[in-house]
Amino acid sequence: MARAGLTADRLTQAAAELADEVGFENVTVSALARHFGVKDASLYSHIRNAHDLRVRLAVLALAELADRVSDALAGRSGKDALVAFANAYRRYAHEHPGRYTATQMALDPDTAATSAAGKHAEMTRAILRGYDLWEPDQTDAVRFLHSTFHGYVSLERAGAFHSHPRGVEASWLRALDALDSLLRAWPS
Amino acid sequence: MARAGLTADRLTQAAAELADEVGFENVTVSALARHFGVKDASLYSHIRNAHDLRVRLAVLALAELADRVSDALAGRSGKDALVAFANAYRRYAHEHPGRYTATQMALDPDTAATSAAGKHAEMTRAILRGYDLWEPDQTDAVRFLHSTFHGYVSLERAGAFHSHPRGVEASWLRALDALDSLLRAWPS
DNA sequence: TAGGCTTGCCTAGAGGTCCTAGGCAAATGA
DNA sequence: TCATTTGCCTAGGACCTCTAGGCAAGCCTA
Repeated sequence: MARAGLTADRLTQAAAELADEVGFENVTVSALARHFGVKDASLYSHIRNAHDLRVRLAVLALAELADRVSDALAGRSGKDALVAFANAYRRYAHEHPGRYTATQMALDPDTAATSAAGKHAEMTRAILRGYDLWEPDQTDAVRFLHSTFHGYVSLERAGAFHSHPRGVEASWLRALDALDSLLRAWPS
Repeated sequence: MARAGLTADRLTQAAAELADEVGFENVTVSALARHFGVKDASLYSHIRNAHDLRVRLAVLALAELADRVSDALAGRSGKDALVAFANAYRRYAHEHPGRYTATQMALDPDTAATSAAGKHAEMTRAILRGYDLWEPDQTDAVRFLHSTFHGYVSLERAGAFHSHPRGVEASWLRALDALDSLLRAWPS
């Protein structure tokens, strides 16, 4: 029998695709094994357990998201940067729902430090260079921005905005306007 | 043998307590059956399946949260109302993490309409009475508020704010100030 | 190129969760 | 009191997780 050539990285990559297809919570060791035409026991020499697999997936997604956002941010500042960041963030969540869900996993502090999780805050901070904000307002604003982006995207995906006819797109644009004017006049 | 006296409501209530103890994702039919000293098959005459159980839990949590928030809102307006709403929302999430997670479940439109999910938007709208906002700005603002509250609370719980020493409490208060001033001068 | 070593995927199997079908006994009420 | 309903049971299948141990493919070294 030819070997399937599994590695932790290939498994993680396949898990990411699987997540987007069937949802993060359905990313299972057996499903992944089926995908490679392999017995599920075979995966346990590459990943420790199902949780480990999901953590790897989360780390992958965080890195991808950070890349996207970082690209979007390049060469922009002020409201331009804010809008580019926000749209890149939201687009990633829509294009890769399973991966995006993965980014919300609670990682242990060690993994979080190693992963791109910290890069997010750093990049959000980069947006603020176009505004006149200094510590500790900067941290407060970073948390505010992150909260609003994540909150909007996750409520949108959960269908929380379907009850009202007002377009989700229009509200999003207004939210970005609101954030911009808020950052311009951050209450101190 | 004496009967355990199970009903869908008792199961849902117990599931809610279980969720807060062990996390929403660990609310399982078998765990619930163990809690009542009963075989898991016995629960299936009261609930359709595991998903049905979680939906009932979500509906319960949505109703509880709506009650809390509604109480907090009583007799207040303007920033007072905003702060009371936000704090009640956040407190519920902290006191009942499992239930709060349940409120984020994607409910089918039918269930969502019947449940208290719609009541949230309505109550958030009540906050805005103290501010000078009319449609469609009102809907945009409701979505914005909801996003920020949910985003903040869920990132906080996921540990996303631990990387920085700045107090989570302080940032929260500043976020409320920011929302207040944003609503006062909602960009149109 | 023959031997040994490492490593990848295997089989076997235990334990957990979800759920259905069908049975018996407790509660209800005529 | 006896029939009906209702509640919890046993049995069992399907799927997921994970461990232990085995065999053979591919890699080294001589």
